[in-house]
Amino acid sequence: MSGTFGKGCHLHLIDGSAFIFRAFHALPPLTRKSDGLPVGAVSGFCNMLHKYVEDTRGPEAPTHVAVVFDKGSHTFRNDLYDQYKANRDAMPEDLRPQIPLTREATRAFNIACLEQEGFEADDIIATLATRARDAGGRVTIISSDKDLMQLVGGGVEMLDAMKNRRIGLEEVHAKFGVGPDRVVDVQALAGDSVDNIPGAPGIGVKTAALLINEYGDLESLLDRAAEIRQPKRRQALQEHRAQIELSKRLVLLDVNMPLDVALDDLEVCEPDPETLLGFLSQMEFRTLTKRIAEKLGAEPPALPDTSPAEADPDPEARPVDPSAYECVRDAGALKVWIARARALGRVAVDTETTGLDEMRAGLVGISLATAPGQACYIPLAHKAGGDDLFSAEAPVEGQMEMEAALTLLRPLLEDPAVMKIGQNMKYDAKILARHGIDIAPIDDTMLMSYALDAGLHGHGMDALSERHLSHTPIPIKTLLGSGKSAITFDLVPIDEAVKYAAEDADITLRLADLLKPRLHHRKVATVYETMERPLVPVLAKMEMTGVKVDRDTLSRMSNAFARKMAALEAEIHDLAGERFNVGSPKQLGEILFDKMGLQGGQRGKAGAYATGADILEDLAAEGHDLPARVLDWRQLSKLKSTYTDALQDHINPETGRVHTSYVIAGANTGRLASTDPNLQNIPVRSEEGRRIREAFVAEEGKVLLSLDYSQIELRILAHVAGIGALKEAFRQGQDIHAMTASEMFSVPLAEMTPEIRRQAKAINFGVIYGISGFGLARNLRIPRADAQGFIDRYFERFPGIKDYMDATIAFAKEHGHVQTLFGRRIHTPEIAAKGPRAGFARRAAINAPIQGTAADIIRRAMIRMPEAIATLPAKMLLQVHDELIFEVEEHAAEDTVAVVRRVMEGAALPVVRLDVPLEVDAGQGASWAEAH
DNA sequence: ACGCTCACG
DNA sequence: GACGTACGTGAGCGTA
Repeated sequence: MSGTFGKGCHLHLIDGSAFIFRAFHALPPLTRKSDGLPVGAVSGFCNMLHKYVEDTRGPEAPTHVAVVFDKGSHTFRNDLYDQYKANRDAMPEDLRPQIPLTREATRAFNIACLEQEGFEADDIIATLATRARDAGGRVTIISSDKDLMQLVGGGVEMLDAMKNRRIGLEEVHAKFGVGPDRVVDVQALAGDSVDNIPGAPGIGVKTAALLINEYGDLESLLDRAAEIRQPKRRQALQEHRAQIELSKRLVLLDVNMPLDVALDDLEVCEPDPETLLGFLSQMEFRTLTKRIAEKLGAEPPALPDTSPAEADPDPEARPVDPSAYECVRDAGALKVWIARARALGRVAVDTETTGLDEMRAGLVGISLATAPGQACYIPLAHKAGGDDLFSAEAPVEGQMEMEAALTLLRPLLEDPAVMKIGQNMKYDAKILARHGIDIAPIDDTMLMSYALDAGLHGHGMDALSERHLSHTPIPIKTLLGSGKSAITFDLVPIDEAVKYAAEDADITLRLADLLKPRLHHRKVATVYETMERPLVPVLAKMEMTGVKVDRDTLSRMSNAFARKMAALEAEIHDLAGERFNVGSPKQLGEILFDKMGLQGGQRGKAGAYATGADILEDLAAEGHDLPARVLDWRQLSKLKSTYTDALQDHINPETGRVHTSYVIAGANTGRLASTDPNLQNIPVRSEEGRRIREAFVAEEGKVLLSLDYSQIELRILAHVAGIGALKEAFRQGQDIHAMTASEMFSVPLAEMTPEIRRQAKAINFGVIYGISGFGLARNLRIPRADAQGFIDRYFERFPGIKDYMDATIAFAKEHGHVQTLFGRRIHTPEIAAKGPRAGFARRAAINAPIQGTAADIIRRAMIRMPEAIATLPAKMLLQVHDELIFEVEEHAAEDTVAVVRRVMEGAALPVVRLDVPLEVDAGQGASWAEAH
């Protein structure tokens, strides 16, 4: 049968995606024993493929066959209509990793596997079926999808493999009331809620077929719509003509798409037993491997031993032994390790440096681990630590030259086929980036732990090692000492460094083996893979870019603050009648409540008076000058010490910029935290403080852009709690706090006062925080009973909010965690506690899904940003929870705003379609003060 | 090392 | 009926 496809040939086209979904939904979840990878759909898919091959033997056997898949989610139909298939659910967590495996399975069966970016499987099927029919051959499409029925006829028929039912002209006519050539016309009119095809309102398949049969085809029908007697139908066709025509273009399959394969490439071939059985045994499908081996008359390969001891490595079985690690001192030894890593396809990596500031620390050595207990350390810049004048600071013998070692390591660390595993990889990625190495791809045990166990415990290596391996790593303090006498890692003797550093890589590898399979088991693999891991290179880049801070501006402000503080201090001492440390809450409390005898002194746990801003404000409001002056002094003191002074120390002398570091796995909710320095709490609320932002500037010829989500948490609340009134207000672009006030206090919007609006705003925020009468009362400074009255009225007016809160707490109690719309889990171990702790836990549980969903959304935007702005002269610099800061050449500012806004506003899609729009406000200027 | 205070979203 | 609370962070300072 070899040669050209033509008469006598019979092509089978299998709708692979339908196979997968059917297999997935029909079968109980099944995971690969050795590592927990979900493989249920792959198993079902292989079984179906095997059954298909067996069933189609004989005289009716196909001569040519292909399995056709969808690829990606964006096709030309999305360009025609952005709502196309928009109400589809996201792919289930368990199914996602199985998709590439089904392609592999198809190839293992030696069946052609077709997919093409930008087109649906249906288009590929349509194009091939048309070509085969035109060549005089027969075609069977193995699918029951009604969208393919337009292809039936002229030697093309369909086969519903499940029901073993043939679908020919008659069956199509029974379903659509017209022949295959008019199916698209009927579909265009009737629409389709599954694919979100609009169609004509009020017209279903029955009516559509009636109309098409009467007028011949869709175009004639639309042209002559005025003749239709029924007013409703006439109106529907006339008013929605464009929508109907669009629908037709959406359902019409492309029979002429460009394809890399020819029909002759699809000829049926016998599978290669070794390849097929190899794949099946790799998947650990025992029964199927055996069955197919028998059929092929081959020996079934040995399956890996998946006895519990192997599958769940016992940490005691192979104890961590620091004396067993190797010190790599020359190229020959290093090459052995590199080859080992290459062969295994993965390696744990850890860098040792002279400090914790990745922008300044020097690289001292690198450790690698390729298997539990199999690890090495490559010393590169160790120096003699003795106080002998001649030997101190001299390089130690027996180390590879840094550049030579990095030249050997670079291809491995950048090899796309070798997974590099680390603990807090952002750190190592930045160190290596400064040596020209772009480490990828990466896995990060800290982020695995965060995706799995946020809210349960910390994610540092020592904590993870204790918890999962019952092993205490060598504390770094034993090498470096602490306090003033601490040394840097380059001064640590090499044999000690080997034990410590190689142990870190060893532990990291063991942790990865333990944690990675759990990501699938616990359904957070997508969280890890889409919102944790890809953030690492994005943040590394932002941190290395840094933001320009003008030292002179800060210095001038510092001096001004110092002068004002000195004046205030003198005044305060005067009022007190004695000199004391204004910065000491203890001394201040004694002055206020003991010496001056003011009322309202509350002693805290430690016995000291509380002197927080709220207390001082109350006293000031009673007319006392001293607390009022102290408040002023404190504000200036804060601005000076934390900002104008400390920030100057953070300006990197080489770059002239400030390089913060973001903690990815710090905040339980998924938020980032910024440290060294914290650039997420630069003042903005007070006029005086806001001026500090004048020191954050753009380079010459550039501007800073600030884009922030407007009310993102309230919008998420409206969505998750399903509050119709709130959703509607956001859709209409109304003032949300005024709307709330109007609803609650029955005041028309036109008569709204700032005071009523302010109270409603406090309630709106209170809801996000897990409102309590006490908290609201304190915030609004009103009697507790009044606050409780507000809350009661709020719940009465928006009953969905109360339902949401109750449902969230019930969920937390049942599962021990809450989750965001994107599947991030935040554990709530204290939710069952008694006493005041229960209150904290409940409020945290209510807040976490909202704050966490907002955090997920901006993470998604950030991850997409580098590609989106790649062609623009723009750099992403900072993130402040709901705000992103960019630096861009002035001429491209407008374009950048448009691109960034589009990415931010669409960041939830396509996984989550919020019921409210996300809106982004933008500003620009020479400084952050102007841009915000 | 820890608690207080205060800066941000 | 009392408990004692708004959610999430980090930094600097004083006090132990």
